[in-house]
Formats: sequence, C-alpha cells, structure tokens
Amino acid sequence: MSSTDSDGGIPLSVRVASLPSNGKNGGGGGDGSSSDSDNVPLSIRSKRQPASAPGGSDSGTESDQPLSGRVKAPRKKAVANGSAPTPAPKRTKKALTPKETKRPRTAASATAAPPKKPTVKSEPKATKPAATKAKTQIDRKPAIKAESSVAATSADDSDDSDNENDEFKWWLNNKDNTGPKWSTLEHFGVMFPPEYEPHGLPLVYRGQKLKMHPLVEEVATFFAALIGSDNAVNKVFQENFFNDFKELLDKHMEKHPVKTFEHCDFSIIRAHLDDIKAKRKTMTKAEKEAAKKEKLEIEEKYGFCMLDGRREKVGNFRIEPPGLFRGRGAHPKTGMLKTRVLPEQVTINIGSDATIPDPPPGHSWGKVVNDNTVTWLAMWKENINNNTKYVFLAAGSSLKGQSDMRKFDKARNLVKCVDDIRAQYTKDLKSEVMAERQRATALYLIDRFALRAGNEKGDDEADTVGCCSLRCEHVSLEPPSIVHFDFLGKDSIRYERTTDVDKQVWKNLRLFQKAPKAKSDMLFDRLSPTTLNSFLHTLMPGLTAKVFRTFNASFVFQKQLLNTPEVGTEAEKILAYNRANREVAVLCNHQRSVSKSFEGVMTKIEDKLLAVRYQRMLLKDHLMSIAPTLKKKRPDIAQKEVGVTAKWIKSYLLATCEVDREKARKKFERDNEKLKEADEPVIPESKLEEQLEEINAREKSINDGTYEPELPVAKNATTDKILEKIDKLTERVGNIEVNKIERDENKTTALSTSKINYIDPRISVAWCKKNNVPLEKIFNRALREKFTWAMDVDSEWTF
DNA sequence: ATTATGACTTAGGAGAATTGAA
DNA sequence: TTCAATTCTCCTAAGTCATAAT
Repeated sequence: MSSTDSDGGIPLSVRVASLPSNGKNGGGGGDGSSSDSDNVPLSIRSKRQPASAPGGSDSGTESDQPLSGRVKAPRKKAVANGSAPTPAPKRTKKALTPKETKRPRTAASATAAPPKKPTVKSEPKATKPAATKAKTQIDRKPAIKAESSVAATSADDSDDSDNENDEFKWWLNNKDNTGPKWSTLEHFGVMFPPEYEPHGLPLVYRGQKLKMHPLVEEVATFFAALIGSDNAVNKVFQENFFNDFKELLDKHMEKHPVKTFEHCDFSIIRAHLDDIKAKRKTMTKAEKEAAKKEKLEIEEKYGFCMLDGRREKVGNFRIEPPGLFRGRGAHPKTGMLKTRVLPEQVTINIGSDATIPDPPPGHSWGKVVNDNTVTWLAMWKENINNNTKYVFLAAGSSLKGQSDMRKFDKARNLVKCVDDIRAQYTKDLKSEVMAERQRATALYLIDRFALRAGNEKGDDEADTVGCCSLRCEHVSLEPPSIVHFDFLGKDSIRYERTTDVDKQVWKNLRLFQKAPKAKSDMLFDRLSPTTLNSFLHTLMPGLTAKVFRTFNASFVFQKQLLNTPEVGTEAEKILAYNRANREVAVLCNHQRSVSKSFEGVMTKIEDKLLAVRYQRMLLKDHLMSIAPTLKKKRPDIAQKEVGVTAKWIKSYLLATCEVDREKARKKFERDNEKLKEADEPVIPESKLEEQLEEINAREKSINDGTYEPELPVAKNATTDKILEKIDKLTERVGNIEVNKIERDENKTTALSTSKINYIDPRISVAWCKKNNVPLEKIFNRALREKFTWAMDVDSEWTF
C-alpha cells in the first residue's frame, strides 16, 4: 500500500491530516513508486513454485542449488570469530511456570469422574448439582458468574441465565489484556486416534510378497495412502520415508529382504485402502446416521470446556495421528515418520480445582499443570522438528476473539500514525548509518508490499524467506527504479513481482547488493526482525512488522469497497465486495492451486450464457415480427445478441439433439427397469425408436436450415408476457456474466485467508449494513461465529 | 548478545458436506 | 434423485514475536 493511497480521496475521518509520504515527493523520487500501487494489476500474480528454488530470473545460476549447499550470509557481519556455527545444543528445559504439577492422579484413582463442580473457590453461586457426575458433557450452566462480565451483561439476573441470555459479550467491557488468561478451567482432555488395526496385507518386494510386523505394516500403509499424490513421487519424500521404514523393518523383522525403495510395491495395500473407501461410500443411511451421531457425541464431550464458568468451544482436541510428515515445498524432512503420540507425552493444563481428565486406560498423562497465564489446554512435542503442538480454544471462543479484536485495534491505531512513520523511514532511507538505512528500506518493502518480517530459518527447514531474510539473488534491479522480486515465501509460495519503487529505495537496494556480496548473501545484513521490531516499538506501542500487513490489508479493503455501486443488484454489490477482497489477497500474495476442473467449468458457463442469450434472441425476433413498433419503447429488443452466431446456434442445436437422445434412452431404460420390478409388461423398443426418429428428424432439419425453433413462451402469449420473459432472461444473463467474470479473476487467488486473518470484520459488517446486504452472503457460519465481537458496529464505522 | 524455546497467528490442501443443475 | 461442482471444516505446517537461557 503506498502513500498515495492514503490521500486518494479516502473519506476516512481517521486519517491524519498531513501526508508525509507526499512529503517524500518533495524530496524527489518518492512519487512514481507510490502511485502505481493502488491498482496493482491482477496480472502480476505470481505462480506457485514447484519444489525447487525460484530461479533468480536473471542469471539463473542458483535455481538448482541444493538447499544444504546454500551459503548462509553472515548475519551481523559475521560477528567476530565465526563462533558457534549455529547448531547449539538442544536443551530440555522444562519446569512449567506457575503453580505446581497437580496431583498426578493415577487412572485408578481418577476413574469415572467427570468434572464435578465444586469448581470455584469463593463464588457463592457455584451451584453445581451432584447430578453432573453421570454427564458426559460439560454442563451448559456456568458454574460461576463471569465476574468480568459486569455492566454489559448486567441483565445477568441469575434466574434464567441459561441460554441465549448468558451470551458473554466480552467486547463490551474493555478489559486490558494483561494478567491471567482465565481463573477457572475445566475440560476433558484430548482425544487420541484409534489404535492401528493390522490388515495383514503384504508389501511386494521384487515380486515377493512380504507380510509385515504390524508396526511396519502401519508405516507401509501410510505410504500406500499417498500413492498418486505429489508426495509419493518426490525423491526427498521417498528417501526420508524409506529411511524410517527400513529402520522399522530392521528393528521388527529379522532377515527381511528389503533393500531399496524402488523395489517396494505397495499396490496391494493401496487396493485395500481404495476398497475401504469405496465401501464407505456405499454406507446405508442408517450407518451414516450412526457415524454422525458418534461424531457428535465425541464433539459434545471433548469439543467444549468451561472457561471462567462459561462453556466454550475447544479447537483441535484430537491428538494428531501418526503419519508421514508432509513438509511443504522443498522441506528436507518431508516424508519422515511422524510417530504416534502417547498420553505420557502429553501435558494437560487445567484449573487447579478441576477434575483431571482420565488418560486412556493403562496410561497416564505426562504432566498436569495449572498455568493460567496461557490459553492452551494440552500440549505435546512432535518428533520431526521437536515443535510444540497445542490444543487451543476454537476461533469463536472469547479468548481468541479478544486477541483478534486487539490485533485489529492495534492495526487501526497504526492508521493514525502511519503517516509519521512513513515520513520517518523515508527520511532514514538516506541515513549515514548503514543499519538505519537498511531498516528504513526494509520497512518500505514491508509497508508497500506487505512482506512478512522474515525470521532466520534453519538448514533443516525449507528455504523460504521474508523481508529481513531476503538474499541478493531474490531482488533484481533495472534502471531507473524498477525492482523485480522473486523468492519463496511462507509455505514455499512464490512471490514474484515487478514494480516501480522509490528512487532512493532502488539506490539503496543496489548499494546493499554491491560486491563483495554474493548472490546468496543476505540483502539486509545489518538487520534482523528483532532489531526492526524493537525500533517499531519506539514508534508506536506494540507495533511490529506484521501489524503493517493487517493494517494495509484492512485499509486497502476499505478503500476498495468505495467502488461498491450505490444502485445495483445484490449480486453486483457482492461482486464489488469480492473484488475488494481479492485486491487484498493479491497484496498479501495469498494463492491457491487452480482446480483441475477450472477450464471445463469456464467453457460450460460460456455455453450456458450463450444458450440464455439465444433464448432471448428468439423472443426478441418474435416480438419484432408481431409488434415491430415496440422497438421504439424498448430499443433493447432490436439489439443483436453478442456471440450468438449462426454457427454457434447450429452446433448448439445439434448438441441438444445428442443430449435429448441420451435422455430418451436413459428414461426408457429406467422406466423399463421399474416396470420389470413391478412385473409389468415393458415398453417395447419401438417406442424408443420412435422418439429417436423424431430427434433425428429435428437434427436433419437443423442441418437443412429448415428447423423452426420453439419459443420459450406459450404460442399465444401477449407482448407483455413476452417482454416479461425477456426481462427475466436479461437478469439471468447479467447474473451469469457476473459469475463468469468473478470466477476468472478468482482462479489462482485465495480470498479466505485475508478474510479470516487480515480484514477487520467490522469493515464488512458496516458495509453490509450500509448496502443492505445480508451478512450471510459475506460471512459463512464459522466467520460469523468468529467475529461476533464485530457485529455491533453501525454502517458508518470506519477502520 | 545470541540462541533456544514457548505461545500464538497465519496458511494452503484434503476431504466432507452442501448445493445446484440435470 | 443423481451427479458434479462448490463451499466449508478440519488438519496441521509454517510463520511471527516475546522471553528465557546461556
């Protein structure tokens, strides 16, 4: 988002008067760059990059460079003696923070005790009935009054706080975010995936069937399930998989013959998996019902917790099942075996007064803590990268909602000071101090192009970068001020873009690339996200690099929404909304893979559109012949239909013949089948022949040019009726066209990510109110739930 | 000062569920 | 009703950033 955007007639009351960014114009050089950014043509979209490096476009040298071989640029000018060449000893600090590990409580002693409710310490209202004992779900009724829900919910007049009423409108109190995250917390722990059930099917090795130990078989089955996916043909994936697979073979099976991946044939197992899948498809209604019910029961139990006495939804209560690690892009560890998580590895976080959930029979929890400074309910370490996995509350929960709102408020705060900040970094672009100049340049990129901060990554991860970790090879310059970016960002999504930048920025980039730096050296060698962020803190409390992304996304969105037609159908308004959304998605480089059905679908839409136009044409022609004077009043009926050529009409009509024949045959078969079942005489073949003959005649007349099309209205319809029908068709044409345009523009752009994470929902709510568009057209259920806190704003609210 | 860890947000893809066209 | 296409949900990887450990 550029500076010019900010003055571009934005009605935002919030904007601060002066535009330092323009001030930069004065300094010369700033201008050109800023202007282009407001309407980034969609064509700049970058493409997803296949598994290898991006290819530095210009000299192309590096694109096939092995990850590991990459020379990491010396951060901080190689700070004295190349001390500790990275890999520092892993350590195992533990000792979870506050309180103490609660009574470890063996499975035996805990037995069947769902959260009993003597929950709260001091609260008198803790009326939990003993009845809870037998329940399998967390009680709906809050055990305690949320003490914080003060005024807002003040209608909390106890008696009937049961349902709707007790909805906790936390966003109406302005609570600060410091201090503990909760005071009481009860939950049922986590759900473990089912044990592996061996199928006993063999691996085929060099043509020989090999029955495997269950633990080996399980892993073989993981691979079999991926046959047909990109993973299965990825060399790194295969190698990593095979290493772990082989290790298990060696461990569990004496003298097995397996030596190389290439000779392994998993197809028998795969066939079995396909079989299971097919079987599942043919489940009866009753079976489906039963499965659904079971799922619901589980969700009812593990899916909720009691947080400060309120029932809240839990997000991912399932422990991740074992499988093959599917690292994205060129991840060095992709394909490795992600091992099964045992209860002994899981830490439970729960209120000190709550009943500790039972671990699965015969097991115990690794640890139980009562840490109310964090929001997670459970935690474990995953074996691939030694990362911590958490069980958090769902997106719609109050905890998540609160931090979400805080995030957007912070971004909104930036609206007020962004002009000053831009002025500051524009000035710093010319700083004598290298570190400052780099910082300013990086900040410019973050602000203009919504780049991520770009933390350093290890050699055991995919080589992706963000702003601070850009290497010289990722940026190529072209005088006088064109920059070409090409690098892999988060999730190995390629960022590719050619654009004009501020002249000083361009000069700086050239300076930062100067010899003796190599292509693989860091562009910003005097900068790290830490230093950048601590500088940002001095400009605005809580400001970090990522706030710019949120700010710019929401700001651009709000600005783009101004293109909503004031008069227009709902569809047109929604199109404008989605376009604004798309603009943001493009800015943030949110991509998705083109669905395989895309081309076909587009053709179909095109055909549908022409078919409707053809219908409309027939009616118009008819009207012109029976009431030629009408065209004075309705000039549109004299207008030609675009695209409906004689050639198209013919092929269309012929195609209908084919379709109709097919239909007739199908119907014939179906009818006869029914009759057969009912033991009644079937319709003779001749009947079908008759119908087909009719169609053939039609086909012939089409070919002759003697065919007289049927009108899509009754023969004796009045002109008014016909006009009415024409108007209906016109509306359909409009809708199809809108749909077509939108779809094409949407091909590779993912709108959801920005909608979920970057665009302040209050902008959308206000827009809906202003334009009379039902919110459901914009936000699905999950979004409405996630953004409850945003629903109250009025139509004039601005970001 | 630097690195490691911890906690939390952001991300795209797979598969399930729903919707729409025939 | 049936099938295909679209949308939604779930899943979990991959980021950011603050803070603890060294």
